[in-house]
Amino acid sequence: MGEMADLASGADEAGGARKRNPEAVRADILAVAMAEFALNGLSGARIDEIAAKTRTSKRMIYYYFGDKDGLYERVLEEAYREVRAGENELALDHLEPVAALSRLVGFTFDHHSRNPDFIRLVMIENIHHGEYLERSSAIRDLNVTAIANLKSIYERGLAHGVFRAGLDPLELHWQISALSFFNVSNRATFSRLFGDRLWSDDGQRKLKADCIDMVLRFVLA
Amino acid sequence: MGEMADLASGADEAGGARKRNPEAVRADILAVAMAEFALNGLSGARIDEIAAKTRTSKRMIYYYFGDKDGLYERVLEEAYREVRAGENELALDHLEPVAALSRLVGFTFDHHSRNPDFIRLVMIENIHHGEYLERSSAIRDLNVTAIANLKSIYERGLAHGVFRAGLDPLELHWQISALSFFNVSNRATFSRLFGDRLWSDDGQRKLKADCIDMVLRFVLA
Amino acid sequence: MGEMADLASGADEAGGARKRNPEAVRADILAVAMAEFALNGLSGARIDEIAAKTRTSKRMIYYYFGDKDGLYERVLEEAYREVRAGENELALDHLEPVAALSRLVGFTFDHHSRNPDFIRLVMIENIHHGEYLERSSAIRDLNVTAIANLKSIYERGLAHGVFRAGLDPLELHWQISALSFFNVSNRATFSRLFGDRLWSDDGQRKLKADCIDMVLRFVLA
Amino acid sequence: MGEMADLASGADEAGGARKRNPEAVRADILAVAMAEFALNGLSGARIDEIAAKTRTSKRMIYYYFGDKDGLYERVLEEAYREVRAGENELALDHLEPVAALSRLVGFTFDHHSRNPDFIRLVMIENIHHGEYLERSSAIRDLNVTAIANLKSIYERGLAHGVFRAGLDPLELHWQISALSFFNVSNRATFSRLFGDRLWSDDGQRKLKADCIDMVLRFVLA
DNA sequence: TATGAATGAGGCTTCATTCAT
DNA sequence: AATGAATGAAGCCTCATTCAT
Repeated sequence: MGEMADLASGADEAGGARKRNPEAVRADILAVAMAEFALNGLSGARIDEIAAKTRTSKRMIYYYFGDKDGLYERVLEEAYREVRAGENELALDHLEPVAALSRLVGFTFDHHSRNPDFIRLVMIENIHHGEYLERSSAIRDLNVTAIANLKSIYERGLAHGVFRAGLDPLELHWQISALSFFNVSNRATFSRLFGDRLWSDDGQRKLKADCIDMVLRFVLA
Repeated sequence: MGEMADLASGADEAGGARKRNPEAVRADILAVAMAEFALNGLSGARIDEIAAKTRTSKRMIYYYFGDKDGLYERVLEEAYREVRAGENELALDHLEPVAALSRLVGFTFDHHSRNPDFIRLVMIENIHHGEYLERSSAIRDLNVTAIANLKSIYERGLAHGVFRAGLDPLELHWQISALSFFNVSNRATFSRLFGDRLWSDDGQRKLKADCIDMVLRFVLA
Repeated sequence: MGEMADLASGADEAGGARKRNPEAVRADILAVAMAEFALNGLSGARIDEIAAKTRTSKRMIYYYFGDKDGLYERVLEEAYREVRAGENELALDHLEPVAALSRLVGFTFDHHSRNPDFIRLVMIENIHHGEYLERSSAIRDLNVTAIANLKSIYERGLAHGVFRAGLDPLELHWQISALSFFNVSNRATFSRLFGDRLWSDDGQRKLKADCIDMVLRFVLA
Repeated sequence: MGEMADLASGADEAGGARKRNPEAVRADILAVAMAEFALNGLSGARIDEIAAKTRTSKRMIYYYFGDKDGLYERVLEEAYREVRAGENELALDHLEPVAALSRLVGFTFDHHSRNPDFIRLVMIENIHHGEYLERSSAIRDLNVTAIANLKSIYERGLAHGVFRAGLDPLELHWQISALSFFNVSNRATFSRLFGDRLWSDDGQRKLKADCIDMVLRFVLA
């Protein structure tokens, strides 16, 4: 979020005289492409459409990103980078384990909710069997810390005697992710089938509170 | 699953001399199209490819389904029909509430796991903002019973004093779905980022058991 | 007009029990096809559409008319037959020449105006360089009398000394036709370019009166 | 006629090495498409056929004109532009009213006769109920002057006392157009039904002279 | 006489990509 | 570093017509 937005606004500062600013051009293309891919999927997105919404031309997309797949790969990378950067703002070390876990779950729920385009890109990537993610070593490096935070909390909770033993931080991450992800990814079908009551302001507050509750009941000693 | 597979095999029985069997032709097209849409998405799937894998011609696809969107809509409908039919085989009424809920969660987890194409179609449909599902009144009718089962279990559990009060069957369905769905939908990205340990036989057994555990701890009085 | 309408209503009388009535089926198809060809042109009309608006099936069209071109040819024939039959109702022999000519022009103007589908079919036929008309010997036979009437009037007028000599009845027919035909055939473009004032009730009355006037001024001694 | 032909011949000058000349490419496509649409109608014309007769490829048709309808619309526009441009070469202001009107009628008769493709396009457009003409504001602007010329002649004739009062220039335009248009539009059917005597050189000379005569007799005081 | 199912050929259009400047 | 013009391959869909019963 941070990085790219900054670059884009950097381009804005350049204004009409914006020329010879490769990084701004790249960032502009990436931002537009991210929105288009998130909205329409990989095969659904159109290079022409992306180019039209850009401040530059279609040729530049090929100049900077090679081809459509290359652009998608960089978009995916950038999306993970932005979202993981957002997570790093969370400072949990000074909280006691129960509070830290509660806050982590609540934050994850909200963070996913605030980044629907990222969620959609991950859905799209799963539709494609994760093959583009596989190619990008950059993305894997970004995610190792996600588990580390959770592991640290869990171990502190164990040491304090407040969490029960034998749990797997990776599985905990899976569970928290499942609940937070599904809330965004499946909203369209779920609400069309069963009504959108769960996505009212009250509904989401309740859902988040119960996610935290669910994880805590599962973890507490 | 049952209905269409039967029709398709009915076509098989006719063998090479199969002609003038509209239902078999429709079912054949639907089965092939379901696999192709699940694999490649709506815009990614190719009518030519679907036709080639069919016992009939491309022209017949248009004869029976109008256009690509119409075919996709019927595929989605059929996918829901098959999956919901499978769920109806579950007989939970004779079980006491805790056992019934355990079994429902475990079954849901397994059922999603056994039907990855259905999961992928739902993901694809969410990418399309649920617009095709919206058009199909048939699908909505299929899903009303899903909540009813869960509600019945919960109310019996309340009456028995084993479940705590104040919970929402719809939200319970959401939670069970979230865990079971994510297990299939996000396997590609999750396992590529954090390893595929959770999808070993042991991993899945543990995951399922913990899903049941998680829901029970959340519901029990 | 008469013939076919009669047959069609004959079919109506048969009602639900209508079966084994070849002439009614043919007439039904012809009537529907005439409307469709007049509306959409030869290549624009759709066999499927015609069949759908018919009381019978697509197969019958091929059974009775061979192919699309054959159907069109018979439609054209039928259209001429109906229109020429309408003209024969005019009895001009008992009128003195000036009155007869006035009445003939006025009738032609009105008759074209009442039969826009016929006009459109003739336009379509001209687009096709008259090749289908060329094939139909039936149509040519229908039109020989048209000139004969006019010739008779002109000769009586000459004998009475009220018409000037040296005029050509064929050319007179051409002039009367041009004014009456254009009034229907080019209404769409003319009124879009210059307004539709001439096609108001008053406008048409004035136009018709002036057509009569124009022809008379040209013919009178 | 002038404008487009010039551009097309401009392309010819470039010869085989002709590349990167957008206007020539557009003009080439337009000229070919005009002939094809005039010959076969809107639904009868084939994009493949048009492309084949062009110096460029089918893809370029879509690049410049969007789709078949868009191409047809621009062809119609160009046809009106060329024909109206031809009319503007007529200088009638220095002639006395009777001579001016005679010359206008004669010119219109000849001009229509020289531009059969334009006539056919107008016929086709009328078959389509003028809907494409309706969309093109450019065409309407071209036609406003057509009436103005005639009105000016009529008013001068009135002032000179040579024309009778109470006539409508718009209706005069309608009458002149009807006779001149029908001569081209209905030649195929008329000559097949009644012989082609009127379209011999002598026949056309007579017809034109009588059209002028007819209009004059109608207008003269 | 009548019908629903089936079809091959060909139509229009879109797409990612590259070329020439 | 940048652009408008150009393109081949492939996509979706429609049409008149015929088949099997």
